[in-house]
Amino acid sequence: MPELPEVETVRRRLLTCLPGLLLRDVVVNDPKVSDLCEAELRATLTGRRVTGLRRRGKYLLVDLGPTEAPAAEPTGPAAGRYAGLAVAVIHLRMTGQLVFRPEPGERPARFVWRLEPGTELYFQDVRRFGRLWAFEPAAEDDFFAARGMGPEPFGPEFTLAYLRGALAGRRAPLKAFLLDQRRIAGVGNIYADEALFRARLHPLRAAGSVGPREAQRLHAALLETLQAGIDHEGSSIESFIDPAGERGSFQEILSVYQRTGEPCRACGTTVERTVVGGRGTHYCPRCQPRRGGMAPGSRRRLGSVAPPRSAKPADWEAPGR
DNA sequence: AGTGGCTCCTGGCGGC
DNA sequence: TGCCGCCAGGAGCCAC
Repeated sequence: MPELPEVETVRRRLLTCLPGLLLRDVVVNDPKVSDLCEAELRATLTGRRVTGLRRRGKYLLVDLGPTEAPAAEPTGPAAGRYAGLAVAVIHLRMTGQLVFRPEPGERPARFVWRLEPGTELYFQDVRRFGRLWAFEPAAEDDFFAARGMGPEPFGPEFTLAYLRGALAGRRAPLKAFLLDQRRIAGVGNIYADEALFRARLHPLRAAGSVGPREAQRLHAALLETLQAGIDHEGSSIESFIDPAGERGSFQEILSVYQRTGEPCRACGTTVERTVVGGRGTHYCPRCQPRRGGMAPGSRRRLGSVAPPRSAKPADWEAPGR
């Protein structure tokens, strides 16, 4: 399922071929993909050239230049065209894929972008959770503000001090905290589980019980785990493929996610599964002990539970020391 | 305000 | 073999 590393992988791949192309037409096969109807999307987006690709959390943003060609269907009441620039925002949600060539036999794309010269970008999305928005650049801040988007993990705002402040006083489990896009943008189920493993923190620990050194481990683990995901071009679990149809490889080095019943790669203990906030949650009960955190009398030296060294994959490390 | 639960949606899977 | 019911999960929405 596309999280920050998967969306970043899509962005980077599209960056090699989309900018400069003219968006000639938008075809909507599934009206539920957008609050805007096909005519509105055409009026807003077509006749413009792709000028850039950005990412905000798990959202992919396609920047479009000023109109320079007639819209595909410039009639009707919906044809109020912006004079200036436009932004298309895409969220892949669970199964969304942007591909240049649909697989033979695949159901019709939820929407298609016809580009010049001679390219078509298909939005395939089996579970139909993905969404498309379109607006003027001036509306972008409101769009994300309305969603209360938290800081980008790789941005300047996501400091250790920020994380400690965000954790403070929260009774919610760490896992739920990490999935909350208002706290940190872009972390989903896979990378939350993997980051908690790397930080040696139990997913059910109350966020507010995390101590300073633990917060430091979590901060580092989040950045390292997300970066590893980007370096491996995402996790191809379920259905993630990039626009060229390539699969990522991060799933091959997962430590705990969907490894229930298998031995922990660090200590050999059986990986367990529980449900937190309605989400399947995977962890190693030995590497991620459920300690009392700040509770009186429960203070132990952090690091006293360092997992024994054992065989581990070449390009992945045991949870941070 | 913060938190938990429900909803959307479909392919895949287990059980009978 | 075939059918039914359940599950996964991101994020918006609602209730407490």
